[in-house]
Amino acid sequence: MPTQDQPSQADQSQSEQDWLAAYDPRAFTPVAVTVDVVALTLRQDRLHVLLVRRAGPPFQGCWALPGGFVRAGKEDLDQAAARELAEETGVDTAALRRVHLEQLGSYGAPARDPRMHVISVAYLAFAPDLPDPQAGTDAAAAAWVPLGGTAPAAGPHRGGPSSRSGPAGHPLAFDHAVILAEALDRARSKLEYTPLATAFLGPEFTISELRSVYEEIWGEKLHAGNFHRKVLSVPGFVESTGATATKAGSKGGPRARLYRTGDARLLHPALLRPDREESVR
Amino acid sequence: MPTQDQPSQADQSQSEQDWLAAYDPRAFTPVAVTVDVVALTLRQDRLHVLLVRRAGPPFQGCWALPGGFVRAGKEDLDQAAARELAEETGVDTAALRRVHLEQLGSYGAPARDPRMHVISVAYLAFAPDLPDPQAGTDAAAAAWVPLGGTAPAAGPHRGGPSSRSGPAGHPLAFDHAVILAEALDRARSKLEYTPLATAFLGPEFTISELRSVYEEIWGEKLHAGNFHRKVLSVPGFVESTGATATKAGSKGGPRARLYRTGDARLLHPALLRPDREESVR
DNA sequence: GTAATAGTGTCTTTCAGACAGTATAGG
DNA sequence: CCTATACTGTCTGAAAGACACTATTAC
Repeated sequence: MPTQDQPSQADQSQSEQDWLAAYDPRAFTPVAVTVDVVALTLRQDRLHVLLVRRAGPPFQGCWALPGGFVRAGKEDLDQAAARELAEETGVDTAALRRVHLEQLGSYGAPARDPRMHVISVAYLAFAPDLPDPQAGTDAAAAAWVPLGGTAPAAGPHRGGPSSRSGPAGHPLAFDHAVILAEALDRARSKLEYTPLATAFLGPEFTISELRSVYEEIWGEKLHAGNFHRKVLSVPGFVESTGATATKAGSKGGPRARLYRTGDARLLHPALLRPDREESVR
Repeated sequence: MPTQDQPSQADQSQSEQDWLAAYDPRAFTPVAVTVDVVALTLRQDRLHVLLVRRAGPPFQGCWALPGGFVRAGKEDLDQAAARELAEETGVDTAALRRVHLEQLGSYGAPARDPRMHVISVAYLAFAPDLPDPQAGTDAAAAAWVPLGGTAPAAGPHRGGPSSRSGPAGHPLAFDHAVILAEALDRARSKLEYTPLATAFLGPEFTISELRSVYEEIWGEKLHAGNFHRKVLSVPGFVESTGATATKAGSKGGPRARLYRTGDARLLHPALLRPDREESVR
């Protein structure tokens, strides 16, 4: 790999080897690296995020994003994120296959962790409705916690996990509230130009179910008729299975046709959000 | 595992303090964190990237992205990126003010650095035409190296820095070629929905100059008339200075009006790239 | 029956892109 | 003169959003 032409090939290889042999990794002030995962799912048409309750300090007892230290020398960042997601929640690797996982960004303020300088690489996951998680080794509890859409959902004084958590209740550990907020922004944006909304659904779904994904994550009602036509007009977004749902909705209506995810990776043209005025300026 | 989710408030603070006092950061296998900056600029209407030639191993003599280790406990990631950009290139902090800097992503394959597991947080910078850089302490040389737009520019066998470099010549150190490629993708995309193309220009510019930024980074000619109308129609993209360029182009034509950057942070509606077919599927 | 939904047709407005046309500068 | 450019006007087609309408199901 070190193809060189400046010093002679042999010279440079040799000196590089010498240097590597004398290299001491512990000479550097230590920095730790963690991965934290913002895993989103829909349960009963409500957006939920996966949180764990920290078993040990710092922030013991606080709710936090699932995550942990990267195993130095042993894994990629993507692998670490997948491992943490599996470990801390009991989601097995088969179910992980149906989960979309992508890097969100890195957070490295020196004081974000009281122990030492910890740099966290955040990941964003879109999951179909998964079983209730199992708490892993670092967590006293793990649960899908509802996010308030536009309006907070859970009351502030119940015993369950939805109270005292970040989204509807008390703040999250570290800077996880910031990470969660940026994850939600990213998620809302991803729905515009990718078909990832289908990652929240099962292998077969109706256009109405797909629409309710958009409505819950964007936090606004969409026009059913126009949405329907738009989805079918974007090449590769969904493809028909030919089948029809066995039951209609609880309020009646015709049985909807079923679709599965198409082969497009980008929506073209995109499915833009309704105008949020002159939002950011 | 130290369970517990209902110690009293005082208990918890106390045990957390004890734990912190006994905490030994060196217990972890060391991981290093670097920041690497993909700094882009336009010189004579050609896209250039800032590269340094590595003074020491590994990859001694190779061209690489400017960057370096994060100073543990002393700086944020953004600060580290700005510092490295300034240090390794002699760009002073005043000039840095006119540079757009944003996080691109993190790269952490265990073997990407032969020394140890090094996780690199990559940054993307858009700069106006800056003076030739000064090599910093870690670099034997630093230079703005032309990128081939769509077609590579520099011949492979000249003495200057543009040969034997990554973009037009030999591969870059580490996985920097991958980082550079993703940076260019991001840059092309950023021009669509943000006004950051103006970050490549001086405080006052003509619509034609702005168009040439788009053309060089997107690698395709744009329709002058339609581009002109589009830019002026997007609210907050540019605002008129009232002034007119003192000279016309070298090939004649009327003197163009001058504009400065507007106050929009997002272009709405966006300035979409001409159809690249069904690109990614 | 009523009410709510699935899916389609149509109209208006907006916008991108193609093209033409006028005025202004350099050679 | 000729040519290239700055900028504007106009047309066409694509697409979004509003609205209306039919057909089908749960209750």
